[in-house]
Amino acid sequence: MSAPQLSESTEMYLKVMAELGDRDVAISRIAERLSVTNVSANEMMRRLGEQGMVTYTPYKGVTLTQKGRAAADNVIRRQGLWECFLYEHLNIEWSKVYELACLLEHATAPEVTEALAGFLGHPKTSPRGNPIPDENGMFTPLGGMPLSEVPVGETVTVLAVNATATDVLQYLQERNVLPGQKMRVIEAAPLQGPLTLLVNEKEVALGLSTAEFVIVE
Amino acid sequence: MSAPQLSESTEMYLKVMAELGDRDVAISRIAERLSVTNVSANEMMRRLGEQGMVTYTPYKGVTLTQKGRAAADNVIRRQGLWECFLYEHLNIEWSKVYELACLLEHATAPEVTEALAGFLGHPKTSPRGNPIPDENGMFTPLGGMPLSEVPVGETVTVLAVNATATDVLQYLQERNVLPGQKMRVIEAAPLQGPLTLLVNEKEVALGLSTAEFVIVE
DNA sequence: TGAAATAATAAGGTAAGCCATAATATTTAT
DNA sequence: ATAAATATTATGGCTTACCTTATTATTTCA
Repeated sequence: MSAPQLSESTEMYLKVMAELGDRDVAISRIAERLSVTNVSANEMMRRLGEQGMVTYTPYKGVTLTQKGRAAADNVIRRQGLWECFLYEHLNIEWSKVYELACLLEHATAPEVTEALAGFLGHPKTSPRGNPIPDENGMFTPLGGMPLSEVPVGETVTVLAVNATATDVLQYLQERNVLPGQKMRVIEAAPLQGPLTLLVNEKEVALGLSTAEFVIVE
Repeated sequence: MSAPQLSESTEMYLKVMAELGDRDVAISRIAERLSVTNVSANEMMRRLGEQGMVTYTPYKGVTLTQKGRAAADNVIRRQGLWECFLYEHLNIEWSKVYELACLLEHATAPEVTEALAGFLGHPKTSPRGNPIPDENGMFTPLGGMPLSEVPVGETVTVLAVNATATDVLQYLQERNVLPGQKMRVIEAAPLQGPLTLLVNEKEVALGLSTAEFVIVE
């Protein structure tokens, strides 16, 4: 039942896979999100395959096994709890919370995780709107859809922000693209171009790859 | 002014040196406390010497430079703050707090350190009774003396416990050898043998090497 | 003053996680 | 169907922080 102590690196790979959706994730996307080369990510996937954390079909992508999923959820739980603590109790800026929580999550013993959950009142979502798995790995899936798939003209409400890069989060924060915020898609530039949104009566431009990580409605 | 990001390993070496007293610390004691071989500790000391963190005189021991002292104080600050948080807010057992805080300290960004200090009300001492340096590295030195140097018959009060091994801390906790506790040294066995204490009317045996890390009066 | 104990150094090795470059395989899209 | 784009694998290398097993210095103490 307990975690056999995974390395920080392993935990990051697992978490990123879960964040990118758990089936057939392209290794190149993982590599990109972790800022490592494809070769390094490939190598790690092979190793995670050997450890039974993922199933890996060359050219198809990589999928978390049950074991891998459980490990990832555990990391995501620690991440979410620290995000809550940093945001609500230490008053750290929304855009910085992800990165700072990420540092802490790998250094958090099970005992601390559970005590922290109790201290926080067992929160169900992080400040970014993402569900926090409970101690058994259970959580209510988010639903909704990526903002990138919303047709022009629709008005939607942000459910969660799945972006992780601090500069992207800062961009979103400054423009009020935050959980709970209503907005309308007023234009989608051709050829995978950026979206234009109306947020609080202000226009906001958002690249498609960023909009993919804004979950709405 | 900011920390050039030291490795976890480097931080541990610096912290241990500060804990063992900051002049002419024998490398073998450092190695022992970190559970590494003398050869490894030696190698690391050479590297820390090159980085200007310590001055190292072969056969004499190792001494923190100003730079090294500042870095060590910074680590000790993070350590102490997390100890307070875990003990006072998460209600984690006294004997486990050191080890768990130690994990977190290396993953704590300056911004988090300062916000945590504010949240805790800028505590001056850790649950183990040790001073917590402020953001400028200032703190009131502890004073007192090791219990190992107290003459038989004296009654003293525990100021701080400098031990770090969880099993040792648990032994002390179970026998009430805790900051604030009064006790009398009723016997000192010959040949560097153990002390016998009277704590709350109960007899407690304590090895000399443990008593060295109990600071009293 | 030696011998014993302790400390330091030299040499060679391991493991994890990265990197780059080059070769090969598979998809995809024209 | 084939070229271009994308993925994968093979090599060889790097760094940090450990390890073990000698060998050599230095202290300390009888």
